[in-house]
Amino acid sequence: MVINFPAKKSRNLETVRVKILIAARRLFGKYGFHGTTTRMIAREVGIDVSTLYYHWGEKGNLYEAVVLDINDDLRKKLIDLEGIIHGLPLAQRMGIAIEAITDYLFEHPEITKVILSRCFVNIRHESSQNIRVPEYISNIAFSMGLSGDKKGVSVKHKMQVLTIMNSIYAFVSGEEFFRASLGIKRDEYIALVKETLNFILIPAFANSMAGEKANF
Amino acid sequence: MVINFPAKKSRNLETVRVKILIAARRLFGKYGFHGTTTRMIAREVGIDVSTLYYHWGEKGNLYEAVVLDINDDLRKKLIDLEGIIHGLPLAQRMGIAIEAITDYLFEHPEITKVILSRCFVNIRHESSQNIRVPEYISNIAFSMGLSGDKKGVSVKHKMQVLTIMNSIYAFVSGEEFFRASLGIKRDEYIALVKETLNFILIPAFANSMAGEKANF
DNA sequence: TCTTTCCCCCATCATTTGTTTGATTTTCTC
DNA sequence: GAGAAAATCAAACAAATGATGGGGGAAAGA
Repeated sequence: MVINFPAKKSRNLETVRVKILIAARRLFGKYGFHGTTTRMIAREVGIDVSTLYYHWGEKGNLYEAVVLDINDDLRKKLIDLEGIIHGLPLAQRMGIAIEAITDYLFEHPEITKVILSRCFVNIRHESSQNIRVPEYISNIAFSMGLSGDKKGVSVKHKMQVLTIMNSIYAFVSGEEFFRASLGIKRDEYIALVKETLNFILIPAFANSMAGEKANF
Repeated sequence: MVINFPAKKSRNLETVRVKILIAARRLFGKYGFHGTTTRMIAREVGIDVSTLYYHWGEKGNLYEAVVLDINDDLRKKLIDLEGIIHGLPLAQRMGIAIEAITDYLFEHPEITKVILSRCFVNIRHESSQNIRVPEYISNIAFSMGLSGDKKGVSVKHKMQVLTIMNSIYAFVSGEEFFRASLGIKRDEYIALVKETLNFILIPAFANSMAGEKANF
């Protein structure tokens, strides 16, 4: 729980620190927190393990940094997306959003892997797990038009967004596993994921305006 | 990779061996493979760690046993379920199945946790990961009436079943995380999960017979 | 140029972790 | 109850792992 990392240099000489962060993201995503050793990360970057500690301190520190970094990336991506789908009808908005988010996450599968392993797998010596669904869940609900109020998104709508996001996360994180099982190639798989998500997720919201209250 | 475990005693004196399996299931589910140590498991059972090795050999062996055991439980449960929903119309079948599976898994969250952590998180020294989606995915597709043929279930339908199962798994495995974020109690959460799953999953299949071909 | 700061590595340490060995106790069989 | 078999534990080991301290070199500031 030490909090002493060197000040940013603001040059591109920051590279080592960032390289560590990137390698850590990939490895924590692939093997989980306990499955990743500081030496593995250091080896991937090509530095000594003590250099890693110099830059980031405790392993848990680095892990937290990875999580924050990922949430940040995702938040930015979603803001971009919001600009694109703004104003479109709900079903169309959903379709575009699913397509865009899916593409993005398939390009950066470490993101979903870290998120899921953080949500589902506990860490020993349970630290101050700042457990919380990132605020962007509410933002998504708002962007999608499920909720008219950005702050006061109802639990019900948050759950709906979670369902959508979880479905995408699962297919991205489980790509290796599912593809090996189904025996298909990457692009086939990605196309199939989109197709399936559209088939399953869209209809529920398609007639949302009319059916919302009737459905519950 | 040693394969010498003692023969079954067929008495209820098998308890220690089984106790280990149960504790291992819980802990592997909670902390993942690398996050769980053999000593943690032994301590939970109240035995020495060497006794654990006497009964199960390598840690990876025990883990594989847990996975097999879980798949077996799930398979049995799904066979039960099939008897109940057989012959009902599709949407109704889906509704009952979701309700039943959700209830069952919320009672045994270690099941989903182990499955997800196995699908999504790699293990170092990647052993002979007999990667495969268990055959029950096809069985579910058949029971649901998505496919008329138990053996030759299409990839598309398998994907649909995976979507459903993944959604349930995610909400069960992520209960602690999501509930803490949403600030609701367990029974509220479970009810909300069912409600949301029904809202999102059912409509896609509701008019499936008519819309199947038109949708793609 | 001299000094200070920053960055990095070598060597090392204390624990933890997977696993085994050998002795001891418990249970079963006759 | 004697002897065989099975189950358990205490102790130990090697390797892996999280973490640190000191030294050396490059760069920056004086």
